[in-house]
Amino acid sequence: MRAELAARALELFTERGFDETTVDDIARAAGMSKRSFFRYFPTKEDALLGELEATAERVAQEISARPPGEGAWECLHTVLRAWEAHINTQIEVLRLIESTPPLRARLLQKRDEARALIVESLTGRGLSPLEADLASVAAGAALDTVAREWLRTGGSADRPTLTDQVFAMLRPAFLS
Amino acid sequence: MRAELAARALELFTERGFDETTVDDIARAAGMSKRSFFRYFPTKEDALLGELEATAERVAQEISARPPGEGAWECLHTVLRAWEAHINTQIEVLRLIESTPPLRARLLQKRDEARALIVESLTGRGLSPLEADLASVAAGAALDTVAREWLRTGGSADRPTLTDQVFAMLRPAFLS
DNA sequence: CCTGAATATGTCACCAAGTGCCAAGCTTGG
DNA sequence: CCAAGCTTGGCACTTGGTGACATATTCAGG
Repeated sequence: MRAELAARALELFTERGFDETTVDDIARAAGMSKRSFFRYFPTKEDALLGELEATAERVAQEISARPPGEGAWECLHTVLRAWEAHINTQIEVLRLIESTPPLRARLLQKRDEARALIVESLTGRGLSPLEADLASVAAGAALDTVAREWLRTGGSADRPTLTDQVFAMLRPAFLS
Repeated sequence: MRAELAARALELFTERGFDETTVDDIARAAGMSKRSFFRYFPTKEDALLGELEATAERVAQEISARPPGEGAWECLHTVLRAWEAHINTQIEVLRLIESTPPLRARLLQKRDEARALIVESLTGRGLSPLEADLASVAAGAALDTVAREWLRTGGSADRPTLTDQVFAMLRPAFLS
């Protein structure tokens, strides 16, 4: 059901635009009522961005589960490299988000909530609040840069390689 | 008028909460109608965050006006250090934003628009799109970290010093 | 096969944010 | 004094989002 709604939403958003699509349109296209839509997604934007918090939790868990001796930046790099493809999905969706302010805003908000989770995991690994904050925000910045650079290349760049490059370029000097 | 509305909005938000305050309340408190409120601010959130795009433009201009030989990171550091106090204002406002998701979301969105402006200034200084993107996103991350750390200390830390520390810690390795 | 509880859905009424439209007021310069 | 122009208020409207209640569907146990 969620998947059905998400699929219809993507269709309608791409062909008609986000603002020109009403929640009722999406719901009806999926064969249900507006009220039921809001039982699957808390906001209209989440029809596209709904899986993010779930992956955020898994990312935070994986970070906590890593060997304690590992450096924080390597840890973030490794875990996020594995999830990058799952966060920055199809180019169509990325383009839509990039060109639609409300979607972009909601994405940033969810990224920020994810960041808060990751901060917890990092402080659990012994970092100070400032360090954890700094590391998490840098990692988020890295992913964002990867997504935009990938968009700039029209989707032709190799994302894992790009991720490695960006993480290397952005590595904070103070992290082990 | 804008200032009057902003002041009333801050009062009402702090004493009653953001969600519990209606735009009509703010407008009436400032002696005008809801319709006129929206002639001064495009959204309810902007009653608190309205000055940001103006300072973003000035920041971008100052970056463009800096000596061309200067390193990009020093440039960002210098300009943003000067504006930091103007971006992260009173602790009351910061706390309110931090504890109110819609305000936080709108702030992130505006920060992102500001980032886009700064990217233009940086590419004008000879950086590649990827580099400019990376530098701007790192600088935004730095300011964000400063604000949160300052909040953590309850407003007692020295912000310029903190800004210097964070910019030093986050300096991307690849920038001159 | 029946029944009763849990869960999913629809309908309706409602609130608040935001916008377009038009009429009325106020301010200017001539 | 008057006319052009900007500011404001009021009104109607759309849409996102929520609460309440009724109905349908599912599914377990007797």
